Amino acid sequence: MSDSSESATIQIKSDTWIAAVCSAWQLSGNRITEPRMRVLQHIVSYTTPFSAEHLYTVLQKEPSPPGRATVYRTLERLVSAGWVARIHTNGTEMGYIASWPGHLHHLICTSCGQVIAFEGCALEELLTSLARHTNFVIEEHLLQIYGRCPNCRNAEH
Amino acid sequence: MSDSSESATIQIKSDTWIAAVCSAWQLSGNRITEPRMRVLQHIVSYTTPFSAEHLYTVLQKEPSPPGRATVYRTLERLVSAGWVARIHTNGTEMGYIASWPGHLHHLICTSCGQVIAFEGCALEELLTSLARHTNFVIEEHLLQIYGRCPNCRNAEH
DNA sequence: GTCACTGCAAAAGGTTTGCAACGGA
DNA sequence: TCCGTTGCAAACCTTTTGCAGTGAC
Repeated sequence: MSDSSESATIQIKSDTWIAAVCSAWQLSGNRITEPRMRVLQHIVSYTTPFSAEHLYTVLQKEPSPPGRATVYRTLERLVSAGWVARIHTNGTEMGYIASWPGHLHHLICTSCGQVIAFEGCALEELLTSLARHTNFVIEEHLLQIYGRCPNCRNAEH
Repeated sequence: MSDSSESATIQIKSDTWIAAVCSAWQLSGNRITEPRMRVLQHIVSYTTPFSAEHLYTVLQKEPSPPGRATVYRTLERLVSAGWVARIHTNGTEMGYIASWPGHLHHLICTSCGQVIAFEGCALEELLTSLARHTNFVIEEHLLQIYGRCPNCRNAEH
């Protein structure tokens, strides 16, 4: 098997992720506030994609919860910088999951929702071929893979 | 270059597409109705992704237009059977474009929205590698490629 | 004649926005 | 102090739903 098709999975460690986000925020002039920290802490606690509205609802159960606008605006900011990835599902609602900036893709369990991030998508030849045939200049791509994780398959039997 | 990375682009011919959809509908027991035909005719007229609401709005400008529910339900039916593809954008709204049933992907111009469908995504090795590393059983994948078409690049200069 | 389909209108959901008050740096 | 951020509430937008009437086969 060629190196280009190897996949390296990426783990998200809660403390490291929060520290990295805060560090990046400070560098870019964003302020670290109480409401934002609450949002960050909840985002890393999810192991499966969550909706913005669900995140908001869960946060309301705690004392002095952030408002809806803050939750949405913070999420938007994180997505833009790559700290949170959007997961596209069949339904209307958009899914979110903690991630790292850079070129990552996601493998999603269609049963339990577990998400595994990986880098390396081996699309170079396809992109080259497409560019040649269509005369497009390729800028980026969206790749999400769906399957069933070991736990869910075992649970079936 | 290996065969697996070659890409074959797919064209949608209006008459052929409408005839094919009607034929498939009749085979599966769906009725061919006036409102549905209006929707089909408008769908093939789009060369770039359209939203459900936009399609509905445009249809309202004609005599005896179909209702909103009919537009949404017809679109849903077409997506399920693969005659229309969903295009995921950064925004909230979902994009739709005429397609063919089967394993197709789309190359989208980020400037004008032009969509080129192609088959063959050369992901076999990646999927095999991922399956081995994660123990997932891969079921399907979402791949959309974004770039700039020749026309838009020429227009820049 | 039957039953899938349609249109209407309302409801449901999710997301965005305006603005005055607040509070990190 | 300054200006980015917050919370509230309403607006906005897209999609779904219930139901009585319609029409394709």
